[in-house]
Amino acid sequence: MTENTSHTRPYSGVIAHLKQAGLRPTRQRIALAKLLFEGENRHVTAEDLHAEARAAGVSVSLATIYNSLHQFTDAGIMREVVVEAGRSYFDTNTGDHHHFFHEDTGSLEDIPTELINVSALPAAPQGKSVQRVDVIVRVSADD
Amino acid sequence: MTENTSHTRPYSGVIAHLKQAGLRPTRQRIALAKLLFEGENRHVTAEDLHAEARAAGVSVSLATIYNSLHQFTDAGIMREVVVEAGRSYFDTNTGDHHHFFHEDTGSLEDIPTELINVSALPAAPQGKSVQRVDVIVRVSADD
DNA sequence: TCTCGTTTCTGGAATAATTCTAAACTATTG
DNA sequence: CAATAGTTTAGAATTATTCCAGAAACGAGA
Repeated sequence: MTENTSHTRPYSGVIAHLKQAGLRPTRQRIALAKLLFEGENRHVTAEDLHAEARAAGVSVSLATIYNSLHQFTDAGIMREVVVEAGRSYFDTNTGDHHHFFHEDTGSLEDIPTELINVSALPAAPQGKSVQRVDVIVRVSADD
Repeated sequence: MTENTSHTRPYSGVIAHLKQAGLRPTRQRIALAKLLFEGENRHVTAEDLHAEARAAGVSVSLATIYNSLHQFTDAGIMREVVVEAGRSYFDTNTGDHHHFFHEDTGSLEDIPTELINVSALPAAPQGKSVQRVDVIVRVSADD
């Protein structure tokens, strides 16, 4: 689409990602996006990401972390996963998939859609449509 | 099991339910159990139940509502359902089943297990065992 | 039925996660 | 480079929930 012009350093990938999402590539969004999208899929809470940013020497307020996670989610480049009361996880994998939730560690692990067969869904009540089907497999250490 | 003796009015069912769960049948637990277990399966939040109790003329503190819901859950006569960040639902149906979550109204609706076929679950990571599999079908008004 | 040891309840303070707000700041565009 | 619109931020405010310590209620035994 847009080409790399003159003096601006070639998009670091992340910047393109943000622009496509309609988000101004600010210092903090770029830093967060790098942490989130460069590498494997991630499942983070706001606090997680905040700590990670600090650790990486990036100064970003917690409010901005929340704003960014929601903006990324609204833009469709992340999605929110709710597995524990009082805590939201944000997932960089927006494709169709499910999760293992490790109750002891509080961590999430993807399960590819193909591995789980959800069928015969009852029709959504009339006038309603299905937004998403979440499957959460809760696991914990053997007793 | 226990028989109805003399002067104590026959167990109102709810009392037996509580005793079996190992919970002393106090005024507030009896009232809450009646609201919860006499009738159809229910999905309530602590606030919901608190309001309902008040409406029924029963005076119970919010702290007790929380305590009771957790005790009922620990005793296995209710279960907790997490579908929205920052809000816990408690379900009187402890059998195997799933849920529709109506995003507009914030209400839950049971889906009998038979209607959903979850198969080919990947083995739980070693040393771990599956506690539960939750399927949440999120629906909302057509766009 | 009275008494006592325990469990339970309660209001209010405390905590935790998240959102709001208004002011300061920074991309972007001309 | 200036103007404007979008962003960030610290801190206050909210919301849901838990904690606490004293008061009240339960139930076993005399």
